[in-house]
Amino acid sequence: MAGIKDVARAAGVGIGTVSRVLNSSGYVSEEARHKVQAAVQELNYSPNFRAQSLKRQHSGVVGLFVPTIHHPFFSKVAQELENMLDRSGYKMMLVCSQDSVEKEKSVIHLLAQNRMDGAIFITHHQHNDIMPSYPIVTLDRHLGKGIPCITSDNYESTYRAVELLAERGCRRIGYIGGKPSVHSEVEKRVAAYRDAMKKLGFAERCLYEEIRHGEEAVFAEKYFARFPDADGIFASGDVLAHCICREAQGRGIAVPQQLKVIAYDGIIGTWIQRPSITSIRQDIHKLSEAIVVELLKKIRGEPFEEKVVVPTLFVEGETV
Amino acid sequence: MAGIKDVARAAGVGIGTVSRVLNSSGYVSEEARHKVQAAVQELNYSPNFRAQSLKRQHSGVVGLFVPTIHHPFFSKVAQELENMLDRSGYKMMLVCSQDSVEKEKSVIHLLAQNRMDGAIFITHHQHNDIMPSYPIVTLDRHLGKGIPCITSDNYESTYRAVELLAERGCRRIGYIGGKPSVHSEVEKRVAAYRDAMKKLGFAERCLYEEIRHGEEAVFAEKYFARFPDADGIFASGDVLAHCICREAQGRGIAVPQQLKVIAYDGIIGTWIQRPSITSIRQDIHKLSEAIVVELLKKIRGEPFEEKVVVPTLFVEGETV
DNA sequence: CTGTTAGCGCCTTCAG
DNA sequence: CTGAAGGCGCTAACAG
Repeated sequence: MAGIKDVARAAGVGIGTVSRVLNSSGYVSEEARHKVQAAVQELNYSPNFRAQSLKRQHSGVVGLFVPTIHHPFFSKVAQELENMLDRSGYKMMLVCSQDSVEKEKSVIHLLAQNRMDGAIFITHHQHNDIMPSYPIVTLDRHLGKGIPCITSDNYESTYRAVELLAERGCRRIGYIGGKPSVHSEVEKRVAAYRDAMKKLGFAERCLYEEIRHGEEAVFAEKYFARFPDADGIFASGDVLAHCICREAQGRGIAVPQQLKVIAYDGIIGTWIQRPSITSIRQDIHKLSEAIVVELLKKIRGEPFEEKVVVPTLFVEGETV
Repeated sequence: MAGIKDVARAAGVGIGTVSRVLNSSGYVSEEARHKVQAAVQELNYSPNFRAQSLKRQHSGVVGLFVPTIHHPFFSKVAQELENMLDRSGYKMMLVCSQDSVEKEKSVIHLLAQNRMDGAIFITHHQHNDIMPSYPIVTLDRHLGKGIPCITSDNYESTYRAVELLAERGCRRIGYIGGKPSVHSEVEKRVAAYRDAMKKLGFAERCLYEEIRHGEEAVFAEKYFARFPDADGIFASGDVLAHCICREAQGRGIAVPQQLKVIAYDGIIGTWIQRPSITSIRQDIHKLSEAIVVELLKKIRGEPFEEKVVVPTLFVEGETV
């Protein structure tokens, strides 16, 4: 494995010159430049990243912390983020915290050890030991003052979705969603539902409890057991909406004739292309863009936004 | 940010002793050990990973290269791999090559630059510049001699699936699947289909062309346009199977009465928990385990298996 | 058992 | 414009 010294020797110059050519910094004569480039080719040399990062004090790596990557929403976000980061010259380290608090907490060690230059947080737990100075940005979660939070306009979108269900004739409108165990923008969905129901003068049919990824089907069953007469449901997520539709089908409830469903997220539709579940689609492209923009500002020590709200898009499907 | 020197000074010992305590290597007196531990606590010190990895010549990072992470199969694989790697003390760098050959090729640079200790390859393109000595392992893809390939028993499973469709009364059995642009174990699925059809004496109804992720729905439409009379379909992947079912529904074809469907992969079922599509489930846990085991052997320079075949599991659903 | 020393491979002043 | 030298923070070998 060739090092910079080998290149210098082969080119008949000093290592300083080689470094200058490689980083196009400082003054180098045309002749020296060519000799160096030839030697680099010759030896098939590429600079050792470990040494570079020790010297430069940054590694060009950003950590992404998600509860699980095997999920339509998180995997879509990861996909977008990886692309954006790549374009900004960063690599992405993926950590699936799998609801393990310990693994989530490792973000602090990883940052302290300089294994990453910054981190993006999409998690479920509370963290009180995150200092505002850490280069961290979150999606939906409030980790504290000084930690930027990027989110969709949860409240407005949900409010309008509930109104829409009412306009389409629903009177027994329900809400199903997981309750975050940490202060999160997602709470605004249930708040909007409740406000809208109050405004409409309807009785709530709300199932809002902590659940784990993978338990959506059971949760949907539970919903029908508790509120068998719902004629419209707002589901806080694609998977839940999917399970609700399946469960309805199993119970012989026709969608959308007897039961209308609107989902938040609207991501699964991007696989099967013909979106079937009417949904409020989060603009994951814009969300990811904002996340990366604010994170890079934070890493560079520039002023940043504490909160960015991205509009959603209403996608007409076949369940309303 | 405290360094090892600060700790040494605070503990009143030399940096060598600190290093020995931290790495529990060599002999250290109890007294010195305690003093160092106290100083570490005091200064909230953690060793700089960049310096460690320069010195140790490895970074504890493994790259995972997938076409896209927003996909039920790949995201499930990534999930399992991240867990296994974590348990082995490795972090996972995710690269979504998005069908971009350039991004896939970057594996070689990243390896040469020592940004990763090894790589896992799940990709679509041909690569002739991969040396057998590179610490790379693939899922399904043959990259050449010396590069371990982990895969399911594609041939056997597919053969049995086609036989099953025949047993259940299908006579016009079809195959739909993307054609890999690189020599891959996935080719054995279509080979098994063809052999089984020959054995059964049935005419083929096979759509086997290169497709990109995201185009599955269009591909399914194309299938029905070409073979509208199929009464049994083997789909090489969950998303395709899903699209086939939707398309059938749109055309008023009853599943499973008029059309039976079996999918390879069987991963989507793990979200909605009640698996609805009958499928040949790949044992992603075992696949991932084998991948990590062989990769670590390769990284450590130990002897390894060139090929590992993992059995699949038949999952009875509602489409047969 | 312990402190000191010599690099790991590179970047960056600093004289020349 | 260029080469030599110092140091990023840590580990491992060495002499005590």
